[in-house]
Amino acid sequence: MRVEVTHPFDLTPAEARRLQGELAPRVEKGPPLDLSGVRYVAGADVSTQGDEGYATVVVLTFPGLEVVEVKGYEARLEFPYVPGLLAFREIPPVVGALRAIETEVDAVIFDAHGLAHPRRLGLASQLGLFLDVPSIGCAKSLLVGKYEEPGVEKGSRSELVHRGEVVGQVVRTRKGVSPVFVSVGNRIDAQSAVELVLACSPKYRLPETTRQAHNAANRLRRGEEPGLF
DNA sequence: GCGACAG
DNA sequence: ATCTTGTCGC
Repeated sequence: MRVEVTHPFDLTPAEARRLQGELAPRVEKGPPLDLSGVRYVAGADVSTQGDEGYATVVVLTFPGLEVVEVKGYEARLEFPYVPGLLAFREIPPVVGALRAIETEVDAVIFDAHGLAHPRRLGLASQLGLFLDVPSIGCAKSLLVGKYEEPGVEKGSRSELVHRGEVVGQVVRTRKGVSPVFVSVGNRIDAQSAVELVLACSPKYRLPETTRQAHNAANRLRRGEEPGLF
């Protein structure tokens, strides 16, 4: 898949934050995505051990959610983990795996936040700027913002608000489980983002894309076969 | 100054 | 994220 990296990553934390502020205005909060036209959805994840990163991207059919392609990419992590700057640590290896994908995907779901970020540019948005397809952020925990606990039923959701702005949706993908935080990455609207995440989570709390990418990344880290190359 | 803080 | 066994709960 095409990935056009448009800026350097060897920056200091201060420079990185300033760059995010300059890039944030470029994020596109639309248009809506017609799910009936979605054929393939991709998921990405990074497993780490020390300063070694093992990135994996998986492609699933939609709405069947069957794995049809898996690609991995290993690289040394040059940036430390700093809340709000995760993109500078994980984007490099993920780009390697994305570029190896041959399937023409219709959307990508990242295991991170998108607009629900202190400067409105979480990993899903920053990397989304390099892509020509819609990107979505689906995180397991909160980074910024406040919200009311969603109803206990599957599909219940509530707004995630940060500094007076709705930056995402807190979604209950399964009855009784802790909710996930869905936000626009780039080139898609909030409503479609939530619908796609729910459609990809028919059986577990996390989307199948995220689960499959996570499992493949762990296999890669342990030297096993990531599978389906 | 204090607390919060994706993966 | 990763380090780790058994264990509480539906």
